[in-house]
Amino acid sequence: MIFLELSGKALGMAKKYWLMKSEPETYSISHLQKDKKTWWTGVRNYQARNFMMNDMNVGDEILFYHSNAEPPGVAGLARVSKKAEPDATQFDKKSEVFDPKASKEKPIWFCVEVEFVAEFKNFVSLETLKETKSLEGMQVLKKGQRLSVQPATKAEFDQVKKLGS
DNA sequence: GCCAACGTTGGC
DNA sequence: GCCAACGTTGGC
Repeated sequence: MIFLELSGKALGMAKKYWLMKSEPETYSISHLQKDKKTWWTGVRNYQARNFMMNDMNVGDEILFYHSNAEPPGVAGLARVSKKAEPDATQFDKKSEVFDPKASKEKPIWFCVEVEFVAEFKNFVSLETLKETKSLEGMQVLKKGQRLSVQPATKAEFDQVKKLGS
């Protein structure tokens, strides 16, 4: 078992980088700091789900983005702490994101668990992201980009981290 | 499989 | 609150 895990790493499951959006009124970086970790439930978009389900591994690093906020921007850092599992809210009739088409036998929605890493000393606003030349390729800056889970490059992650620290 | 209608996202 | 952009739904 240990050998298999090690070989998984040796086979190059390279760490990946992500940007995840949350509306701070619903769940902010402060909430995550308080909770230490949380299951990223409620995503009901297949592309975003697929990133979580297929591509995210424990240890991947996350830019925690506040959307629909004043101002919008990256508020801090998080990390994937558990691989994707079925999103429990899809089975919960009382949940706003309940999905009648999902069953425990055939779940539709998956989410990863993320853990708090840091709140930025300097909030990196969307405006700042736009003004930073080396970040011009960032997905979140593209017009009409609504995906709540987006891949980022290591260079983008490092740059935003530097701006925020 | 097309596409119009509708709902949602999210910056402004 | 507006509205552009996008995803989903459902009639055909």
